Amino acid sequence: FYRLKRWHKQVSTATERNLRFALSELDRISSTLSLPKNIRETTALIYRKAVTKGLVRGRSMESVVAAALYAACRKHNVPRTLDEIAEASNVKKREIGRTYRFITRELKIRLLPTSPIDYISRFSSSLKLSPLVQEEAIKILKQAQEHDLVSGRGPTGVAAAAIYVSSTLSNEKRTQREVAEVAGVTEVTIRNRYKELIEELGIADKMSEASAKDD
Amino acid sequence: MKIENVVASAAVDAEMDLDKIAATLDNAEYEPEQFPGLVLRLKKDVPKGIPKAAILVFSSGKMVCTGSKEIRLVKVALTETLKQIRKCGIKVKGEATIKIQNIVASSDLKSELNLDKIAFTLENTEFEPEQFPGLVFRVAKPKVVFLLFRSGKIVCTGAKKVIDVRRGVEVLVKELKKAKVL
DNA sequence: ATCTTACTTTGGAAAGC
DNA sequence: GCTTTAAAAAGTAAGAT
Repeated sequence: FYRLKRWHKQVSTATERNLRFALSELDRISSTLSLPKNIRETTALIYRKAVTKGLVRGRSMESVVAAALYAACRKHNVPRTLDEIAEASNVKKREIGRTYRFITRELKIRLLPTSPIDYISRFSSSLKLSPLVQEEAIKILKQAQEHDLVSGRGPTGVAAAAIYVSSTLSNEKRTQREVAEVAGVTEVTIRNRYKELIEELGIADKMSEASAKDD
Repeated sequence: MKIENVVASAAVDAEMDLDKIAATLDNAEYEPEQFPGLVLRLKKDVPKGIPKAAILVFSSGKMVCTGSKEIRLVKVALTETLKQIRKCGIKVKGEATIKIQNIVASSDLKSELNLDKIAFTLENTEFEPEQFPGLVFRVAKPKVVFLLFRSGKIVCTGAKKVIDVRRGVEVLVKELKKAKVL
C-alpha cells in the first residue's frame, strides 16, 4: 500500500513539475509574441490533454508546447505562422508542424485550414494601412474563395497578395517588398498569387491603371 | 496508375565487408559514422538491361532496394548488385530473398478537386495547406495512403502489392463520390 | 524576371544511436 | 525518434543569371 501511495505521489509530482516547466515555456513564448491570456489558457488546456494522453513521450516538451500554441492561435482565429512560433521558441518549423499534426490527430482536434482573412488585420497594422484598405483586401479574399483561388496555397501568400492589390488600388500604396516582409513570404510568391487574383477576378485593368499612378 | 518507385528489402546468407566493397566499387558510398549501410547506385544501362536503382547494403547481408519503376526490376537490380559484390572478392551463395515493402504510384483523376470540402466532409483526411499543398487521405483496407492535389493528380503510397494500389483507388473514388466531391 | 535546385508531405526496410 | 535511399504531386524558397 505504501508502495502504491508513493508511486502515485511520484507520478503526480513528476507531472506537476513537467506542467510547471511547460507553463513557464509557454509564458516565455507568449510574451515574445505578445499573445493574449485566452490563448495561453487554451494552449495550457491542450497541453494538459496531451500530457494526460501520454503524447509527450518520445518528443520534447518544447515542441508540444509550441504545437499546442500554434493550434490555440488557429482555434481563436488569430493564427501565428509556423515560422513565427519557430522563431519565438527553440523548435524547428518542421518539428512544430509534425507535432501539431500528431497531437491534433490524437486529441481529435479538427481545425479548418487557416483562412488568409485571419492574417489581414495583423499584417495591415504592421503596414499601417487604413481600415478601408483592410476591408477591400477582405472583399478580394472572399471573392477569391468563391473562385477557388485560396485552397492549397499558403494562407500568408494569398493574404499578402490581397493586401498588395488593395493597397495598390488605394492611395496607400505598399511595395511587394514591404508586404512580403511583414507576411514572411517572398516577392515571387506575392507576384504569383496577385497575378492569379487580378486575372481570375477581372481586375487586371484596374490594377495596371492604379499602379501607373502615384499615391 | 503509374508505378514511380518500389522499395524492397532483401537478404543473402553472407557477411558483407563493406569497407572492401567501398574500396573496390566506385559507385559505392560508405559513411559508417553517418549511416550503417553502404549505398550502391546503379545507373541505367539499356544495352545491359540494368535499371536505375539505389541499394543499401548492410554488413549482415541484408539489403534495401529503392528506385525501381517496376516490380520486376527489383530482382534485376539486386542480381546486378550481387554480381558487383562478388566481383569484389566476396563469396555470396545463390540469390537474394526479396520482399516488396512499399510501392509508390501516381495517377490523375482527371477532375479538379475541392480539397477544403473533402477535408471538411471526410474524417480520414488531413489538409494543412500551410505545411503541404496536398491532402492526406488514409484508406484502411487496403492499408494505403493517398496524397490528393487540387489538380486531380494523386499519389498512392504504402502498398505492398500492385493490386492494393488498384483497390485503394477504387475505395478512394467510391468515398469521394459518396461524399459528392467527385 | 526567370531558371535551377531544393525542401515540405506520404510509406517502408535496413543497423545503430 | 533520428540517420540514408528513391519517386511523384504542388507550393514556396533561395541563389544565380
